[in-house]
Amino acid sequence: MRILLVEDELDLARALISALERHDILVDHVSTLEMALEAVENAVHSIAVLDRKLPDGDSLTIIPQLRRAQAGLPIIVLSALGSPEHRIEGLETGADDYLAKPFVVDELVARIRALMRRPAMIADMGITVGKLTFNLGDGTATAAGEPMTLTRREVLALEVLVRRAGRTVARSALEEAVYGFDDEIASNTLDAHISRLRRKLAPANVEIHSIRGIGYLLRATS
Amino acid sequence: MRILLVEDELDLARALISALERHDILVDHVSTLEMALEAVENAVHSIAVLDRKLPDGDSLTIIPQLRRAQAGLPIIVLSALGSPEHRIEGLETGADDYLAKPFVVDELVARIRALMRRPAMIADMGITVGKLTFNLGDGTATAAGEPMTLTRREVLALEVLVRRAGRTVARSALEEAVYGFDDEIASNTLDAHISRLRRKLAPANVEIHSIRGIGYLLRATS
DNA sequence: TGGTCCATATTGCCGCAACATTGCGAAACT
DNA sequence: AGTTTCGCAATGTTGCGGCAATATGGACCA
Repeated sequence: MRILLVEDELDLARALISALERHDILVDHVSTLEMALEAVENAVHSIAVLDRKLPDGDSLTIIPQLRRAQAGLPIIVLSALGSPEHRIEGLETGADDYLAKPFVVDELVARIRALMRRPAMIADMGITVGKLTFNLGDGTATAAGEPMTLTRREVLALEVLVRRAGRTVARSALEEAVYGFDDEIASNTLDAHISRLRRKLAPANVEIHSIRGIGYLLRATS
Repeated sequence: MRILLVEDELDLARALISALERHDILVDHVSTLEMALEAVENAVHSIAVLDRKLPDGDSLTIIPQLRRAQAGLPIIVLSALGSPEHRIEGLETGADDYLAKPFVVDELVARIRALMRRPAMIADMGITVGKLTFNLGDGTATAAGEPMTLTRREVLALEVLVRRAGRTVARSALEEAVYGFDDEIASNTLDAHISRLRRKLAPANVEIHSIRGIGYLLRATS
């Protein structure tokens, strides 16, 4: 097993590396967000362990990018910010686990083991469904080669649907994606967006099924 | 999603239940280890949340039994014993997460979500009977490779039947699974659902026997 | 063996809640 | 000011799921 450790305090990093290697866990160590993103490009790591506070920013901000680079990558965040609010923030952002400093090294090992107890990730579905291509980088899309104009809300919704193409997306997940965690929605506005997306997606041979009581599912027209 | 909460402090239990249900998580609540083991027999729950200290013992001791009854059941342990040693002990025993009291309810919700998000868990949890494969992660099923459309009630019933394939499932267990512990049913509606399931399952070489006076049993057609 | 009882099977009906669609007006951007 | 976006609600549509009427079949007893 090879993990990516992103930690800027060198003493702590060294301690962690030697402890982890004593448990037969290989460690690649970098110390900035930028280097972390670069390292993940090769997708060779089974887990990423991020210190939250790094020289070039809060590591929570790059979790989406890490996930985009390697779908399903398990992520553990280490932080001195251990209040429940901080922990929730970390988990909601997509971390699989959040460990407050100070911690005992063996606990980190145990949590890595807990995350690894499951088999590896699912291959990335890609960004093409039917005649639709969706660019995760800038949120643009083309239908059969023709660029399509999408509003902001539509982009947000479509991104989630495309990422999970062929699998159902819970209505609540869509709401979270389109609005914030905070913002609430008090009508069927989401349905309206879906409706308009459907019309725009029709030329791309892509349809959005509704799963009654659950949410929606995007797939190529059969 | 339906979870099993094992907690003997009634005030805390009530608070958790109302918070979880506000997040659309169904909760079945029991207060002893014995009742927990009994509840898991029916294999109805997606996650078990255990208070560590219970009237009839330390809940860590029954984790292996829970796992035996339902392979892959994710388990979260709540405990006032929050030292690193205790946490490690919990994780090593097989808990997927260990949350120290006192905690903010939203953190528990976030951790439940994090556990359910695990893609690997979904891959882990496919069950095959005859030509039927049932995906415990998202409640979808395929018959001989063809995806089948199931209604919500059908999914709930089929999940239990598949989990206990080859063993009889008490009628009462099915009612619990499809409706709540509380909700009652005043007609033969369950039978109707079974009937419709049978028709859908026929192409998958799977049949549902009725065990007169007891319940049902699902198995591959011989 | 034949009859009766009762649990289960099957099917259609239909209310109601979830979802779809569209127009309108307010707000936000240019 | 003009344009676009978006939230909202009114209205239309769909289909789940509860119920009950009727059918089937096994169990038990005489």
